[in-house]
Amino acid sequence: MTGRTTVSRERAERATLVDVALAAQVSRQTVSNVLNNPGKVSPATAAKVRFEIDRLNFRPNLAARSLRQRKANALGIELNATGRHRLGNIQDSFLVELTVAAREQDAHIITFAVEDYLEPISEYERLLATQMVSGFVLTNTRHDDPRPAWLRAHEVPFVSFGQVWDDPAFTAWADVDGGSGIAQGVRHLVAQGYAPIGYLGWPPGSPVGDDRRSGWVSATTDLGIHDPALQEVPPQDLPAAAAAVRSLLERVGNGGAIVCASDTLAFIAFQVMRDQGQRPGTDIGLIGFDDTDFAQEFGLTSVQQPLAEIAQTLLTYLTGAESGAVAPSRGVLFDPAVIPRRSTDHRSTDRARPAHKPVTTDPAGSRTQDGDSS
Amino acid sequence: MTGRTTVSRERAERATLVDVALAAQVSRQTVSNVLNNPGKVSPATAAKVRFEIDRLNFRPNLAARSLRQRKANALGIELNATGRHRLGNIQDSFLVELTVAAREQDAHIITFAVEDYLEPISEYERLLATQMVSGFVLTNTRHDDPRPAWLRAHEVPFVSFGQVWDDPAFTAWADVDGGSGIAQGVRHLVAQGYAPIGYLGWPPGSPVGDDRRSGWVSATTDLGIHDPALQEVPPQDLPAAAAAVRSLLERVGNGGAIVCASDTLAFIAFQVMRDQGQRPGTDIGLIGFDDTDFAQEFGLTSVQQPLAEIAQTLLTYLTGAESGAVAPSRGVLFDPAVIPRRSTDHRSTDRARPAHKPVTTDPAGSRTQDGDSS
DNA sequence: TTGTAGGCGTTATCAG
DNA sequence: CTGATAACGCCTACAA
Repeated sequence: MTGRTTVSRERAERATLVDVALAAQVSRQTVSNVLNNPGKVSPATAAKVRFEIDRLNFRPNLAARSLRQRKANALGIELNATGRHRLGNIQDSFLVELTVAAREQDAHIITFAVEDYLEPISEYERLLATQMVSGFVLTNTRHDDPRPAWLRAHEVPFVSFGQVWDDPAFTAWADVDGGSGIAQGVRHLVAQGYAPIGYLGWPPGSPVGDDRRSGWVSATTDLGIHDPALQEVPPQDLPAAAAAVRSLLERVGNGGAIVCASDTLAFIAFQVMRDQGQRPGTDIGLIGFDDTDFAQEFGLTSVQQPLAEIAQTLLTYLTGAESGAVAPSRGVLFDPAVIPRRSTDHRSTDRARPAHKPVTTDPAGSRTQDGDSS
Repeated sequence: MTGRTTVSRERAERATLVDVALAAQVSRQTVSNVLNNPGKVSPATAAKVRFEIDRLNFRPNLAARSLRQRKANALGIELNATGRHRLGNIQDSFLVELTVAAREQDAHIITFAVEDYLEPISEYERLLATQMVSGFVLTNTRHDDPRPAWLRAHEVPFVSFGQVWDDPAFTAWADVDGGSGIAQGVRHLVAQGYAPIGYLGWPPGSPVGDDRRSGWVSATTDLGIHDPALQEVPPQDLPAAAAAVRSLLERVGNGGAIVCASDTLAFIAFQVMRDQGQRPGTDIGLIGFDDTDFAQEFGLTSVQQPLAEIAQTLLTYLTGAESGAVAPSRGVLFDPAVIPRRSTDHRSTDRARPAHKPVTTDPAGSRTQDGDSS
């Protein structure tokens, strides 16, 4: 019995490792082994210990474990606080998937924000120094991103959702193959009978945008239907974008379709079409990217990123690093999937009519319940 | 010198309290006091200690502190993993604000998800038992919510974004005054010259929905322009909603306006209007609720919730509870604000035209930077 | 296979 | 106001 006898145990204190050891009539070491080194203890005693663990509802104190092991059991993720959430920003869904994946690896996710977007390191350093986290999950990586270099220099474990551009030697990243997603969209449209297929994207220069556009180029070229004139890459300005869309719609014409680099762009097209009395799907096919809520709500076919898979993969790198498993020899690109909806349904009237069957069917909705559509 | 001499300090270890004490030639206790009990130490030594703290870049190990104090320095927040994010769900923005507010109180936010929506307690219990968190921030409270009662019974600190319905004695919650928000919307529309003012909402029965509808009733009644016939509360079904909207638009007529219980509903109206060749703003005014990205993007006037303020207030309850400050005698309702955009601008053509001046101005955009509009 | 001893870095208690 | 002593609960040697 330790000095605990002096401290009166008031209401509902938690059982500790010692309590379990006492109850199971073994040393506290054995209990620890049952948890961390199963195999180093005989099945008989292990069973006895487990029984007591359950009976006493013992849970290892993670603060103590963290202190002893000199490493936290949590990962940090920087939230983009530099603006309200932007359309199609899948960061939020990713966070959910990351949280779920972390749970499976007995890790936790700690959110944080940096004050100065250009000087994020101090916050990373603080979290590490205080032993709140043992590593990080990066998102929104960019060119001249100071984070990867700093983390590597300090031997901090981290992974990245999004390619780490400046450091080819770093391979623990995963990203979505945007080009493939757009290409799938093109093929889906062609299979649905639309032609020709135009492209609506962003101005050249951004890696993501260029990647997506390349998917349109390659897919249409493969199919022998490439026409360089059928694209628009307007600046970030609604009126200008709307004008570009109007022009593109005209060139594509009824029976044709447009793949867009984002749901936002697709919705601009959506609006413009309705202005002109054209029916998305019926008259002209339309595909967005990111499968946002709005796409689901309004029947826009969209390209969906496999966020759960990505989150799981990334965390495997992070926790597996200890167990010998290391990151792959190069970053991984995940294939997104086209979620078909009314906007690529030729026969759809896209009008108020009861959704008979697959019209509103949504594969992603399988996890949905609850009804507050706020 | 402790037994540390036996352990060779390899690369870049962090300075500990002892290191600082040694350097400042005081006891480690004094260093601890400088941090936690300022005032119990003389200014002279305090300065000396602080100097060494800075010089050695000392940061208290939070795991050790947590262990010693038997309380974590983090709060848990349950993410809704029961479906992809829904339109207008402001949970994500709230999380960002919460993270920022927590930073100011030297706390951290830990996300988690529950496997079974109806049986969430076990996860709350686990987080508490492992001392990962010392309290919780509840969201999406509902009737027959098992969480508040359980947390109270176990004397776990928690606050709630959203009223806790089942327990009038619990007052540490904050919510948005939806009725006031809608009422403000009505007054804004009237001030802009629109009449009459219709309402588009959800079927009766939900507290949030009923609250918002009441704002329309009271505001129009106050202004002497109430007409019970000018409302629609369609079910959650796009075609049905569209039909209802068409009917409502007809009754309201050109020059009138509609306040909506959500941006989603507003967008349905948006679409229907364009189908019929009506211009939002120019012909009929339109206001949404939640100020989502889409509202910002497409010029929809919307009611914005003061999430930052709410997050700060809630965390004050939680951390202030120790310092004597307790929750108020009753929950707090925050007033949202109308963010005017083109959809309530009579003179707007809502057409492709260069955004001369305030057309795209967005108060919320002041914190925006970066340009990936994905 | 099991038990013993010690310390991770911090703060609380109590004596000077 | 300062300094010594004792835990917080766990894990990692090492010895039996």
